[in-house]
Amino acid sequence: MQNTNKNTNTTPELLLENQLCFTIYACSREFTKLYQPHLDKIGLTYSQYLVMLVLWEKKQCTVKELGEALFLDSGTLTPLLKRLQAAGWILRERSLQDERKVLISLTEKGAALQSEAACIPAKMAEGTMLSSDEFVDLLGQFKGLLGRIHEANISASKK
Amino acid sequence: MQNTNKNTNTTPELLLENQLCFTIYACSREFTKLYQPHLDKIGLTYSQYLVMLVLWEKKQCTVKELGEALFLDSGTLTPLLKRLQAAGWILRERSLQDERKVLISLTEKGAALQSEAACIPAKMAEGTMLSSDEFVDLLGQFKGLLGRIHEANISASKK
DNA sequence: TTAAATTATATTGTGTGCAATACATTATAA
DNA sequence: TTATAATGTATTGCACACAATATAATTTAA
Repeated sequence: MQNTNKNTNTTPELLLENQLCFTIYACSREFTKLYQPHLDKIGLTYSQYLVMLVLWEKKQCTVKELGEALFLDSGTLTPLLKRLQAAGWILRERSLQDERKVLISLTEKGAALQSEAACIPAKMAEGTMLSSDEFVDLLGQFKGLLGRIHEANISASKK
Repeated sequence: MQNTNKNTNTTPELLLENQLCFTIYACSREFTKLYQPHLDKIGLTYSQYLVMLVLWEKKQCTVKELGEALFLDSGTLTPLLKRLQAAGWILRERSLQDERKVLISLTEKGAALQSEAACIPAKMAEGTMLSSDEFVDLLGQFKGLLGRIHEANISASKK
């Protein structure tokens, strides 16, 4: 990408417009903003919606498994899960086999919420105006990037 | 993308693995994590680093201009800028022409910090192991997507 | 079969991120 | 010129995000 900035005092590597990370960061927040009006209707925040996506798939899992799926730690998940419990969407129960583990499962009400969320992906596709092919292509590329960065973080944490 | 999930109770649109937004969201947080050890050395958080990138380019701007560049609102920027001021990197002054505006500029110390940050982009390139071509390609794709979503949000807010 | 290491979750503190609101200033129009 | 609207920033409240720490349970190894 050509650097079209007039400023010659800053190296191109430090120009905001050349930051891949910033573009992704801004993209993520703008995407969340696009979801919000639809999530408001069913009473979920974006992070809560992600947790529910996992639970609609798996029915039951531990906090640790949720964290691995969503790349979130327990310090983020614990209060979030307590709010989902208070709203009546999920149950939190200690495992009888291993009392360190907290098992998360759906309530009837939480399972039923899936049908109300079913229309959201179509609304998002409409908003972004991506064709199916473009969507699949972008998803594949971003997953590849996510894998690389995740690996880089794992190897960095081992030092 | 082929849906390889065994679960047949969930529509593919609601599977976590098929969420473009989640992939970007996770990507963004993993990227921030990759920056952190390097930013720790110069005493900046990731968001503060982004503000400094803008100031190293523009030398002076208003809070509103910063928000437009970074897609952040004043509710996020004001406390962040106060911390940068407390650390001695920047100055915050009311405009004499229009007293609603707050002008942000670098201190000597803040300007000097740029040379310490200069090595960070290379460290990130090393961590992600992206070739120059791949980097440029991804940046272009993300910028295109960001533009689309930002437009979608603007038109949604007009309703 | 204890002691030590590992594992899993909770708690605390700092720093965003943003909607809603408030407030002051400037611009516009009747 | 005086309402009125628009603009720009600050404040408040809620929800993450994560590092550091604490606590408890399990595993392992001596």
